[in-house]
Amino acid sequence: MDIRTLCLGLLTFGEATGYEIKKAFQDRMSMVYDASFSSIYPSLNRLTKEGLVSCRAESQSRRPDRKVYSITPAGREEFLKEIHNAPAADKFRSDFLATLMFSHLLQPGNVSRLIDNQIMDYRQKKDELSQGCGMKQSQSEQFLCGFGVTMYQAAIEYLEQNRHLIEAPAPVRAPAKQSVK
Amino acid sequence: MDIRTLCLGLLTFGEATGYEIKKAFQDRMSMVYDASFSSIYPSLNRLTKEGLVSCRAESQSRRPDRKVYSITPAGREEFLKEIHNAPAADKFRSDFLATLMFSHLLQPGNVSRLIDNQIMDYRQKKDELSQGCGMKQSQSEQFLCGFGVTMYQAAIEYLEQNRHLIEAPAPVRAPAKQSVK
DNA sequence: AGTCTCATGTAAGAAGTTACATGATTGG
DNA sequence: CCAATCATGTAACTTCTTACATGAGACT
Repeated sequence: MDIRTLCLGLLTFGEATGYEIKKAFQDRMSMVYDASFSSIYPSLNRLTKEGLVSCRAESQSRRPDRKVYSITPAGREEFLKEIHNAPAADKFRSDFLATLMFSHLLQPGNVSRLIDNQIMDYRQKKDELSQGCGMKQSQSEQFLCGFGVTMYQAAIEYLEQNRHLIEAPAPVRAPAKQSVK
Repeated sequence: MDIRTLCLGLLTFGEATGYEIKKAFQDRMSMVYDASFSSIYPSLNRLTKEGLVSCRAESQSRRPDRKVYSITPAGREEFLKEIHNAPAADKFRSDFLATLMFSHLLQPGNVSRLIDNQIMDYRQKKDELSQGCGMKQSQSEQFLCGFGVTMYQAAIEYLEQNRHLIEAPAPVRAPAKQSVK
């Protein structure tokens, strides 16, 4: 799902400006998606051209016009079609885990520090999410929030319980020579 | 970490062709990263130009030259520098969860089907990973593999235990009007 | 007879990012 | 007085993907 579609989706909750949509991305979608102004504003312009949203400009003194976007019936239909498609597979990218793949090139102390930091990061993100969770209005948002908290918790526990596997490499009598294959 | 850097990293395990690197991505990195030939081949060419890898071409009859790449001392140094940087934050993208954010636009049956499918997907990926886990040679790989299995398991359990929250919306006396904010 | 593995690459395009451009108002 | 919030946008660039181009040998 691209940002254009997600903007359209956010507008099903009510009209909003680009600025507000950016906030919505941060407040309610940050767990699964994020977007910068530079993708949001062009998306909204394109959606307007396509007739999927309409735009009402409120002129303000000494500030750019406040452009309030609303979804049109055509937009609603388009978005409904979109969410009835089978969702694309989840994508997970982790530089942390990628780095650990090469822990044979790091000194034990560095591996430990890396893991410590990652656990702290996960903990912090989990806490932020937990806090936000309570304030969420809709069930879906609480559900998503809970999902995130659960995943962070699982990651933290796994790291804590298994870090010894890569921190103190078990002495091996006949060390297997590694190759790319 | 971009694909170019990851190619460099994979070459620390030993020399390899572009084709073999692609397989290495699939076999050992698929959980955290993936790459197509169209990013691997240009990356290797660029690394060669930069002097970070060297290339030995073996001509074969009726087949493109087999180009075997090895990391150079300069390449090793560059990669070491890279993995000593603090890793970028994990990125998680989920069309599934994004779709659930809009479950108010779906019929209950569709929500259920969506979740059923996602659980099946997660289960399958978890099983594939588990199977591969045993055959992994290095500790780091087993560690990564275990991480993946743990995360899939946590996701499955969360979905099973909390799906009712969005499948059967609790009847609300005064339904809160939603907005983007 | 058909599919999988081996083997390398280019071209075109999608999708997003960072940096740049501008500037008032509000709260600490 | 400094930072955050409000408010919109463009230009250049990065990075990766899909589709195209080519084709033999091995296995089922």
